[in-house]
Amino acid sequence: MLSKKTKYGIKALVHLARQENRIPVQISTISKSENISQKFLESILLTLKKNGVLGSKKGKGGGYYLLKDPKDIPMTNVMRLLEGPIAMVPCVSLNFYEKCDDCPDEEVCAVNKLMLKVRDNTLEIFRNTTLADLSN
Amino acid sequence: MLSKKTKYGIKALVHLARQENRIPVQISTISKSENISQKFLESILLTLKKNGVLGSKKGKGGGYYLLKDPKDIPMTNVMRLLEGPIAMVPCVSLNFYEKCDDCPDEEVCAVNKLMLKVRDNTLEIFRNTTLADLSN
DNA sequence: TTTTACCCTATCGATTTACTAGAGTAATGC
DNA sequence: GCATTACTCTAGTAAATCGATAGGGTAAAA
Repeated sequence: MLSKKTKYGIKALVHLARQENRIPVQISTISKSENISQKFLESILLTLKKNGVLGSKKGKGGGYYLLKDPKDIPMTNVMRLLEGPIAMVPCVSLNFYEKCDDCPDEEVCAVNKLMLKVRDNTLEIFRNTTLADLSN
Repeated sequence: MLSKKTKYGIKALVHLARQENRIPVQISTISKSENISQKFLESILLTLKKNGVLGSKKGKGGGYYLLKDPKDIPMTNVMRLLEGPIAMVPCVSLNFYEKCDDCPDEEVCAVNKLMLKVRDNTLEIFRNTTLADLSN
């Protein structure tokens, strides 16, 4: 299940991508427009900023804005930041790999085999979908 | 993240599918061989039985066995029983559809658009993968 | 009639999730 | 300067879920 954190994060990013210009958008504006708890959204935008997706401007007329062109922001990037691993099990994860402690041999593990296929496919989608694709 | 329930369930099913004949296999046997808590496994096999995937035989020489040929058991079936919805958000789920209460219009929702693609792809994999495919 | 092994209910600690509270700090415009 | 605005950060918390455990009940086979 997709977490609300990721869901809200994507919605906020799309909101910013749909903005005509690069003028900073206040948290409260996004919060109201997308029906997201302001404080919760605050923490989400903060992690997006810390990881180089967003920039922010303080003071009057401040807010958050995209640092890159929406077409240069693949969803793999966003998903990994907000949701974490794309794989459904750590033993098939590229960026968050972990060995299963109960599994003697990954080579013959059916779960591994199945989830590897799913990960490859999902990854492909996230790689080939940018923020721009979602903003039309 | 895939739940242990599903993970264990798949492993148990594969164990049964790899069995030469259709002789019932005891829970304790599967439990030891696959490193799964016996009591936990018990509840998993029970739901698989209740939903027509497994049969059971009581008393001495009893145990669980597959009711169908492994090649006739698609993973969609197994996944929905154990893991629940295949979609990452309820608003793109086929069997567990639910409207998002915060989303005014699914047609323009970026999350919906993205997760629909993921679901279609994942579903395709689960549909085209049977227990037999995982048991080789 | 005893043993085996499935069947069922209840509980529980740990973790995660979604969110809230509240104080602090930097920048902007007047 | 200085008040205002709006981002920054730390904690905490209610609720839900997960993974597992405990323990007794019951059906069927030998």
